[in-house]
Formats: sequence, C-alpha cells, structure tokens
Amino acid sequence: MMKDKTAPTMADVAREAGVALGTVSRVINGQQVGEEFREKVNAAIQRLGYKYNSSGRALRTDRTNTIALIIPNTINPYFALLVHHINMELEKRNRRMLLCFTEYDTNRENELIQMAQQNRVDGIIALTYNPDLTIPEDVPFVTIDRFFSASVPCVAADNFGGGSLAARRLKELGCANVAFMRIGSTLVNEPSKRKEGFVAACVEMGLPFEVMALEDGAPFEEFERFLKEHMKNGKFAFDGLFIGTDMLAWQIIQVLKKMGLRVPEDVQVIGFDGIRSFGVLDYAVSTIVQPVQEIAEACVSTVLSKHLSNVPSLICLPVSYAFGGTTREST
Amino acid sequence: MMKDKTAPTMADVAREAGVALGTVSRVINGQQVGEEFREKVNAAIQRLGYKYNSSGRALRTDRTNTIALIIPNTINPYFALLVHHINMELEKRNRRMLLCFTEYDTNRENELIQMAQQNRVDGIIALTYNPDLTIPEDVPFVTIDRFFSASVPCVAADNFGGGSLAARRLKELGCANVAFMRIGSTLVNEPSKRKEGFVAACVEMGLPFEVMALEDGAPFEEFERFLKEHMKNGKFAFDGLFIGTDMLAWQIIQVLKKMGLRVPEDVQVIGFDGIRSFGVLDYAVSTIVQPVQEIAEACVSTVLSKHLSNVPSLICLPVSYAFGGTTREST
DNA sequence: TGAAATTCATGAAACGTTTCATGATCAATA
DNA sequence: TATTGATCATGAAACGTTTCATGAATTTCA
Repeated sequence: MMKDKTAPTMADVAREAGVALGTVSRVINGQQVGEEFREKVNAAIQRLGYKYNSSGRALRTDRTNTIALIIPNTINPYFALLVHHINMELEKRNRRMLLCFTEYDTNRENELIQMAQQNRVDGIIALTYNPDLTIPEDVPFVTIDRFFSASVPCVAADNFGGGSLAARRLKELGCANVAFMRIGSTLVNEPSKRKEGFVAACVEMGLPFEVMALEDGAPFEEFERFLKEHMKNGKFAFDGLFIGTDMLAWQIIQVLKKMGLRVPEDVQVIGFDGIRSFGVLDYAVSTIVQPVQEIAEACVSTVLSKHLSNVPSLICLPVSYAFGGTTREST
Repeated sequence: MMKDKTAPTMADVAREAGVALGTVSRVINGQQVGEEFREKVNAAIQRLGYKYNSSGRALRTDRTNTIALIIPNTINPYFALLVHHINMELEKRNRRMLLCFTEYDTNRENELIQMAQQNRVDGIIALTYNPDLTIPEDVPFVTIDRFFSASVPCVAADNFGGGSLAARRLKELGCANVAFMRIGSTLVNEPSKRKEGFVAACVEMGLPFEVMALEDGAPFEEFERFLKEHMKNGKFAFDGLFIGTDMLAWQIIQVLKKMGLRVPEDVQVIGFDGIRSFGVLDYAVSTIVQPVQEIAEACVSTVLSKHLSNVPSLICLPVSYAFGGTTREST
C-alpha cells in the first residue's frame, strides 16, 4: 500500500480545475467566487482528494486557530470540568486546544508558556501557581483565578461573595459556631478571598468563627487533629463548617463521620467548587457552585478578543449555593 | 506599548551574527557547528530576543510534533486519567497534545479525525464509539479499546482476563451466587470481553451467575429494578457482583445500601477501571485496575513508531485486582 | 452610445523554516 | 610541493498557503 509521493496541493487543484491558485483559496475560504468557478474547483477537489493543509496558512497568516490551556492536571475533577467547558467553548468558535499539564511545577509553567509561543498559538489560558510567572507579551494571555496586574486579564468566580454566601447560609441554617478550613499556598490569588468573604460576613453578622489554614504539602492529618481537638466529651465545638474546596470537604466529612458526627444533622458542611459527586455520596452535599460554564466562556472570549487592551482586567462571575438540588444566586 | 512590526527571524539572526541562514538553523537544532559560529549565533539570538517559529518547520518538514487525542470527555474520571497519562508520555518524548472531545457524538468523531489531519498532526490516538469510523490512511492511528482490523493498532487492557479474574476472586471470597452488570453499546469492542471472561470463568468453576446488560441510554432505574427483584424477604439473591465500570459500581453500591445490604459483608462488589475514589468512599472498594500508565505508554510509543506496519495489531496489557490497597497481577 | 464604476479572476510575492548541492578551508598523505 | 580527503559554512530552493496589485469583463448611468 504505497502512499502517493506527495499529497495534492492547492496548486494541483488549480491546475486540474484550470483556474488560478488564488481562486482555489477563495473557494475554500468561502469568499466571493463566481458560481461556475466554484463548481469547477469543488469538482477538482473531489477528483484529486485534496486535503487542506493548515501548516501553510499558519506560516502565511501567523494564526493557528489554536489556544493553549495550561493547567495542573485533569485528575482533580474541578480542573477536568474546566478543561471540558473551555474545550467546548473553543469548539463553538472553531478553535483547537493544545493541552498542557504543569503538575504544579512552577518551572514547567514558564517552559510551557515558551513552548506555546513557539507553536504560535493564538492565545494562552493559564491556571498557574508561580507568583513570578513570566507573562508573555506577544500573545493574548488570560489567567484563571490569578490576578497579576491590570494588564493581565483574570477570570475568576466571585470568591469573596462565595465565602460570604457560605457564612450567611450557615447562619440561616441555625449555626452558632462555625469554622473555615482550607489547604493551599498563601499566594495572593483569587481563591484566597473565600476566607476573606467568609470572615467578613461572620464579623458582620456577629457569628463566632475560627480559621484553620494549612500550607501546600501539609499532611491531611493536621485537619484530623484540629477536628478532634474541638471534640470534648462527645460535643463538637462547631455546628457549621465552610471548606475551601469540595474535594477537601469530602475528606473532612469522612473524618466527621468517623468521629460519630452526622452530616448535616450535627454539623453543616459547605464546600466550594460545585463538583457533582458522581452520584456516589450518600450524605447531603452542600457547595458553593463555581459558574464553570461562564468562566470558560469568559476565558475564551477574552483570549480571542481582538482588542485585549479594552478588556476588563478582572472578570468576576457570580457563584451560587447548592443544597440538595436547590440553588440560588449570590448577592 | 507598541509591538515590533515583525518578530526577528532566523534570517535576522544570521545577519546580526554575520553567518548564513542555514548555520543558524543548525545551531538551533544542535547539529554539528564550529564553536566560534555557535557562539556568534547564540549571542545574536540573545541580542535580538529571537523566538523560534514552529510554523516554518511544520510547513517545511510536514511534522508538527503534535499528537491528537480524541476521547469523549474528561468528566469521566477514567478518561481524565487516560488523558493525564498520555499527556505525560507525550511530554517525555517532547510532543504536544491536541485534545478533542467527541461527547460520544459519532459524527463528530469522524469530523475530528478530518480536522486533525488538516492540522497535520503526527498521529492520532482515539477512543471512539462509531463502528463505522473512517480510519485515516495518511497518518499513524491508534485506538484504545476498539479493534477495527489487523491494520489498525489497538491498545487495551486484558478485559477478558480481568473479567475472569473478577469471577475467580469472588469465588475465593466465598461467593456462591454472582451477577455481572453493565451498561453500554453492544459494539464488538474490547471492554465487552469483560463479560465473556467473567462468564467463561464462572462456567469453568461451576459458579452460578446471571448477566444484566443495558443498552446505552437506558435509565439507571432498570438496574434498581433488577436488584430489587432479586431481594426476597430480606434475602438477596447474590452475594457477589461484578460491575462493568467503577462509576457504575459506585452507583450500584448506593442502591445496595439503600436496600439495607452491607458492602462487602453481605455482597461483595468488584468494579472495573481502578478509579481511586478521591478518599471519599466510606465502603470497601474493590476493582479490576486498568494499567493506565502502561496503556498510555503503549499508545504513545505505537503512534510514534516509525514502522507502523511492524507493530502488533492488538496490544493487550495485564490488569490487576485491588482491594483495600493490596493488588495482584492477573493470570 | 460612451464613460465610469463595479465585479472578480489572475499571477506573483511572501511567510520562516529545513535541506541539499556547492565550494572554501585546512590537514594529511604521497 | 602537489594532491586527495575531510570538515563545515554558504546560498538557494522548497514546503502550501494567503493576499495584493493588476487588468479584463461586465454593468450602470448620463
């Protein structure tokens, strides 16, 4: 099964159809072309089995119709969801996705940005952890959840509002002693505002609260220790918990159950992200839902927008609260 | 902040360094070049801030160093895992991933293959559902879990062996009445061998079994009905279940618990895929583990292998059994 | 009817790289 | 010293597309 020496090109189509090369290009790109010419060209394309070659256009126009997405991985369900929606939004606009995993390696974050630039992607969407990230200047660049400067557009959920919504919701549910728990770097990034919003609302409502924050890499056992320390004679110090992410919330709930506490009867637990639990959790799961679809839409439309200078530098999208299937908007 | 009219190119570097264009190319590609030339070129690259442009090479060499991965989505944790490992394997070999989601749309599967070819990817790895998929001829093509013909390499876990391992394991655990449950198309594909291996082993061991298979799109309630039908006066007809996928197994376990059955005390349940449960499940989870890493490695090395004709047409990789952290090889 | 305006195909140049045949330089051998 | 061989930089062509200035053919309007 011998391959043709070389695949047919636009020039071959033009020759076969008896028209000029430029005419073939215009037919293929759906531009204004006389009817009889269009037919001749299409017939020739069929006869030769011509296949369009994007490499030529990429070189000539310096556009690849490809956007790079730089993200730690797809193992975390929230990232997987993000990848999915961003890909769908790109597809809608007839763009491709070059997917790059950082594995939380801050050096690799920079390398991947370089690589994407060499590959002449039309833009980069990045969810990174390097506070000294090298922001590229020659290619549209949008971050998720990381604010660098006014000139680098950042798309994020309303983390502050979400934290505050969680606090208000716990209060409404009758909680009298609450706590916030999270793990993650102390980078100044958008998600850290979950705590701020929570704390602000607690203060405003006069709701007593505690904060338990661990640095990246700290062992989960410290959370267990924290929880057990607040268990005195079968009485738990908190009747409401707000947890930084759903994944962590699920783990915490496991610990609570091992401690003999019922969720939500004894302790209300609210997570963050809005990860659906694959129908696998048998306890009531509450969460502050990130508007992933809208985040994806904002990332894509921002990175593709022609006039990046006119774009807001922080796009903040409203979250909602989900409990047993009911949701309501934040603020 | 005005961008340079045009970014520096190899020609600019050559002029700046006072050498020939070809020399710059050879320096950049690490080929044999005299020491003083190499230094001059590197200095010029620094001075000009030259950035390599892959589009030129793609056109000239017809190689993009990019592989397309066509897969339904990343929402399903097994797919997410696959995407992750394939990306890592590509990264090792200095290749990029163009990620395409089919959303189980069989037409889109074909369209994406076309698109990938237009983008001149160096190869395609596909996990598809269209039995009449149009297999491209001009580009290396590897499938996951789908056998089309001897000329289309297919990478899959040892599904038959896995099914048979599950049956033997249930027997060893003392089960006397078992059932297999699955949902999915009846396409002749590799995963359907899970049932065959299970049935064959049951027959061989004289272990009574039933099979409950649903077509794609069937409502989950039918599984519930099936399970409840086999519950008579608080006595369940099965003491062991083998479920086609972990995700389904998790859902089934929820139903069993609602029916008042304990897992694994009353019913042993074995899933398939080896999805870790995010530390979120509070019941004993058993599963036949797909060797995802090895599958990814096989896909990538096959699709990149120069002599695709010499490659085996079905690469079948051994699975293992996982229960509470212990694993053992199949067969 | 004639001039002006409009439509639309043509032909060639350009994008940035790789690669190949050519030729220059220098060392080694006779 | 003269010749051969080896090394390695040079210059130009080629990859397949888009785009732009040119000009031919047709339509419009006075």
